[in-house]
Formats: sequence, C-alpha cells, structure tokens
Amino acid sequence: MDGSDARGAKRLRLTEALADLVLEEGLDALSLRPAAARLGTSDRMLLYYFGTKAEMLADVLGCVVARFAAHLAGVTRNVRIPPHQMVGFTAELMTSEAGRPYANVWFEIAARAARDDKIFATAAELMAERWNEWIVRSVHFPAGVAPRSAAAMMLAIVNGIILLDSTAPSVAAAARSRVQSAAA
Amino acid sequence: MDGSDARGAKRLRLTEALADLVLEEGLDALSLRPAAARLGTSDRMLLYYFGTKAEMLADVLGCVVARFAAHLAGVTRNVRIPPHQMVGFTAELMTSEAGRPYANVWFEIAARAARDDKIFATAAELMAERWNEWIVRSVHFPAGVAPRSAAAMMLAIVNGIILLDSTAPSVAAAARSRVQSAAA
DNA sequence: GCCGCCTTGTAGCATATGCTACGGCGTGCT
DNA sequence: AGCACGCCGTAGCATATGCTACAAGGCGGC
Repeated sequence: MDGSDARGAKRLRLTEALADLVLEEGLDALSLRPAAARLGTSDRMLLYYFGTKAEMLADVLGCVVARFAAHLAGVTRNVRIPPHQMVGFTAELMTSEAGRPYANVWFEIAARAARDDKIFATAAELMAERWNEWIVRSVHFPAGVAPRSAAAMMLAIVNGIILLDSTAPSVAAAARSRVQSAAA
Repeated sequence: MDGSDARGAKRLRLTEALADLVLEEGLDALSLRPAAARLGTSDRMLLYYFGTKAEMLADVLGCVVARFAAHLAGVTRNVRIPPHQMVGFTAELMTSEAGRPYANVWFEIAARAARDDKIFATAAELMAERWNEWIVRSVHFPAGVAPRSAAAMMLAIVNGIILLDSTAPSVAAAARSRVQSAAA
C-alpha cells in the first residue's frame, strides 16, 4: 500500500523542493536539467514522476499558491486588523524578506497570465482569489460596506504599491507616504 | 552623409518594428530568428545592426517606453482631468484595446525587473517615472497636496487594478466598483 | 531461485538560441 | 578598370531544452 503510493509521495516531495527553488530564483529555474541538479537528481526523474513539464509546472504553481495562502493565514492567526491599517500592513508583509519571494513569483505568474497562458491564468486567478479572501477574513469591516469589494480595493492598492516598490522605489515611497496619511 | 548614417536609420526602423512585435506578442517574441522572420530578414541582420541581443533589447525597451509616454501624452493633450476621476480614467485607458499591449509588456518588464535584471530594472523605473510624471501633468491637484505623492498613490491604485484585471477579473471588478463610489 | 515490476542512469534526438566565419554582391572612389 | 568598403546570405558552432529509448539494478512475490 505504501509502496504503491510511494511514487505519489515522492512526487509531492519533489514538488515542495521545486516550489522552494521557484520562490527564491523564479520560474526560469524550472528548466528540467538545472532544476533536477539542484535537487540532486536528473531530468529523467522529473519526467518520470511528473510525466511532462507542463504537469510539473501545474503542480509547482499549485504548491506555491497553497503556501502563499498558508503564509498569509499564519500571519493573522486569530488576529483582526483594523481596516485603515490593512493596506500598510499587507504592503509591509509583502515587501519583507519573507514576503518578497511570493511577490516576485506572483508578478511572474501574472505577467504570463496576461498572455493567454491557461495554466498561469488559472494559477493567478486562484492566488488573487485566495489573497482577497484572506483580507476579507482578517479585517473587520464596518457595517454597510461590502467586504469583498472593500478587500478588493485594498488588494489593488497593495498590489500597486509592491509592484512599484519592485520597479520604481521612489515612486512607491511616495505612494506609501500617502497611505500613511490616509490611514491616520 | 545620409549613406554614412543609413545604418543608424535602419537600426531605428528595426527597433520600431520590433517594438510593434513586442507590444502585440510579448518579450518572448524577441528571439532572434523568429523575430527576424517576422520582419522579413534574418537573425544575421539583427546582430549586424544591434551588435548583440542585449543591445537590441535595450533599444526596443527604450522605444516601448518612449511610445508609452507619447501615447499617454496624446490622450491628454490640452486636457486636465479632475483628481477624483484620474484613477478610473487611467484604469479604463490601460484596459482598453489600445492600452492593453502596454500593460502587458509593463507586467513582463516589471516581473523581470524584480529579479535583479539590470536592463529591465532601468526600463521599468523609467516607465514608472514617466507614468507618474504624466499623472502629475494631467491632473490639477488642489493646493496643499504634494502632486508627486498623490500621483504615485493614483498610479499604485491603477497598477493594482489593471494587474488584477489581467488575472482575477471578478476581483478587479469589485475593486473598480469601489473606485466609482469613492469618486462620487 | 527466478520472474516481474518499480526505479533510475546513460545516450541520444530534435529543436531552439545566441553568435561567428566566410564569402558574395554591389556601390562609390580613384 | 580596380579596389575597398558596406551590406547581406549560408553554414556552422556550442549550448540549452523537452523528451524518448534502452538497459541495468533492486526488491518483492511465487
């Protein structure tokens, strides 16, 4: 019984290891031979366990999204964040050392999703959805506002800030200062 | 005189054509042989005029950024947009048929800039900077607000919205509705 | 012991990619 | 006419990439 499913177990372990790799080096690190070398195996094995690179990619993306959701959930375990602090809080979270890897792959996934790449599109949608749900759960919205819409707005602002933060830090800093004053 | 600089002129024409290509198909379309085929020449010629692929990339990115700035300027020629409409206006602009190509390459550039890719980093910074300057010029900010910071905040929100729009349309729609009500 | 299956290594293939070497063609200058 | 130089095509190289073919080793069941 364990022997029959050992393959699945190993596939999962490989997926986790590949997710580590992607989170610190980006999607380009998923080339079969280099990636396999990092894990101490061969491209031959990756194909054996995943069948095809596309399937491997799908598994790894799913893993990354799951980890991201778990990461978010872990940060706000039993904690509610006041609405006016959520944007700043999340922006800080995503630009911190722990959050940057997720932000970076998020950008890569989103960029490819924008070209009609189905596998990235589904991953991106899932990731954004999870992210938004997390905001809904972590913020206590005042009565009268639609949580999902308000959360989406916050998510958009956070996304914009971290995107600018990765490209034009001075512009991002200007935007952040604005968030500060708005929150006060 | 014209003969001596014919090379530079042709290089510029190639750059423009490559920019067209990139804007409609993405950065991956810049592989030498496929790109050259699209332009009716050979990879040999691209190397001849640009010297190296890296230089070609730099030229094309510069061209794309310049065109983007020109596009923005053209839309608001002699027009000022009220502050409370700028976010919605720009979001609409970038998700329109004319704007999407710019948004898509913007995401690609930003994603690569986030990994320490210098050439993309400089292009991304320039593009964000130009974008922000355009907002500063196109909006008449009330006295007492720092134009650059306010523009940066708007830019962040727009970025977030179009990013979500390309990945999770339903979330983006929720965010947009929020912008509408805030503007009213 | 032997057979069969799961796992894994070694080679190889077909294609793609950036770049180079070499040579031909035409134009303008002397 | 001859010659040099700018332009360009053909081949080729070295490497990378996804994937396949073949075979060897190991392990459990009969």
